[in-house]
Parts: sequence; C-alpha cells; structure tokens
Amino acid sequence: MDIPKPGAPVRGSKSGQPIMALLDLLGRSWAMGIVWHLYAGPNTFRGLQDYCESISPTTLNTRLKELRDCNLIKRTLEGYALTEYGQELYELLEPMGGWARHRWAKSFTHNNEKKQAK
Amino acid sequence: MDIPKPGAPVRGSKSGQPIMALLDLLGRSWAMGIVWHLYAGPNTFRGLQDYCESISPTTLNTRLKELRDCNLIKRTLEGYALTEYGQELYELLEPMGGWARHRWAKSFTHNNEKKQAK
DNA sequence: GTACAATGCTATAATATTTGTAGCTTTGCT
DNA sequence: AGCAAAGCTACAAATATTATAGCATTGTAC
Repeated sequence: MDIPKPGAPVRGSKSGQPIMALLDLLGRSWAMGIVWHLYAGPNTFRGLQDYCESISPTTLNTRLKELRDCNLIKRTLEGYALTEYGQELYELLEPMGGWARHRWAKSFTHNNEKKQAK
Repeated sequence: MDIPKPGAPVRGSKSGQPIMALLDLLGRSWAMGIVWHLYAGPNTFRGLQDYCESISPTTLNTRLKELRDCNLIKRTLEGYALTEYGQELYELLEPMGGWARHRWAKSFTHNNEKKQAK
C-alpha cells in the first residue's frame, strides 16, 4: 500500500489533507503502538518485536519503513528512535493514555445497568 | 477479530491496559476517520460511506459496531453520532489536525535537501 | 581467526481483513 | 401501488498480517 503523505491522496481522501494522511498512516496495525513505545527510548528491531507481542517481522519492517519515510522515526546507534516530529506526535497522543484509563475504561462498567438493551 | 476493550487482552498487549485497547481499536481502518467526521454532526450509513470514499459497507458496518460497543458512537434519529465519550476522544484527536498541517506537512519539503541519502 | 550469539532483516505459505459489487428489506413519501 | 433512500447482508477477489524458517552481518570471546 502507498505510504500516506500530506499532499497526496490517501485512503479515504483524494484531497491530500495532512490530517487524512496522518490518520491513514496511524490507522495501520501497530503504527501508534510503535510510536507509543519508542517514547520510552530507542529500541532495536527485536526489542520492538518483543514489545509488540504478535507482530510479524514483515509487518514490523513495513511499518518502520513507513514511519521513517514519514519522518516520525529514525535509526540511531541505539536502534530505532522517535524523531523530533515523532516526539511531538507522541505528545499529542499522550493524553489519550489518561483519558482511556480514567474516563473511557469507566464507561464500560456502568453501562451495564444503564443500557442493557443492545 | 475481537473488539478491544479496556481490561481485556488486545493485539499486542496481554495486560489489558486501556490505552492499548484504545490504540488497537483506533488502529483499524477508518476508525479514526469515522470519529473525525462525525464531529461535524450526525450522519447516515450512506453518508459515511460517501465520506469514506473507498470503504466497503462490510467494513463500515463492522467498524460502526465496534465503535458502538466501545461507547464512542451511538445511533440517533439523525443517524450515527458521537457519544459523550466520542466527543471527548475527538477533542483529543483534534490537535493532530493543526499539527499535521502546520508542522508535519512541512517536514516533507525541507528534508529533500537535508537527507537525500536513503 | 573461528566459534557463538545477537541483530536486522527476507522468503514463503497460511490466515485475516478489506474491498467491490449486487441486492434484499424496511421506511417514508407521492 | 410505485419509487427512492437508508441500512444493511452475501460473497468472491484483492490486500494485509501472521507465523515460521532462515540468511547475512556485526561484535565479542576464546
């Protein structure tokens, strides 16, 4: 599949709007997980493979290429690492952690009483 | 595939951490696009199909079910709409729009001079 | 300098997801 | 009754992902 970049048509949007390219890029398996994990520090290919418990090397490699082509990660002597842009993206993603834990997760328990009907 | 919910093991994480469930859920094709689009207001199944230019009805329906099961969207008389949680999630996603446009998109043009080497 | 382990992959076949297309069913006009 | 729109389902084809094996390179340790 084509690597989604701003300015080019992507899945679901011929307009080339950057946000659409970004959503396409991040909406691929493991893409956000890799960014999320690399915030902890650079990691090797095998290290990422262990972290993403069930990713195949094929997919990991594809995803790493895409993220590199899109300037979010780079290779360093210590392994793959976030670029400046990757860091910024992580910072945008980061609030989702707290929200998921403190707000979203709660929505599952009470709803059992409120909306039994499917 | 299983619908990723906080507390249950998901793709890439046996821990059941809410953020991992969320990243799994949103890392499926069109999931973020649907949330992004519904912020503009409720929309019908066919309306969403038109918006997501190349989504198949099968996938759209699957995704809608998942998002509903995860309390992010609901059905209303005007069509599918964001829930309170969906709105909150949109608000977390929203800053990515500006960042993609004003920061990320720029990273593609200058790099041509800086890093010619693959 | 040669074993050995670790890393970064590639190859290949099996499985899962997504698309593309057709069309059925229900609802609401007219 | 006829027609159009909405919300799907069915199913085959195309694409993405996994699982497993293994190769090539690099860096110690003898």
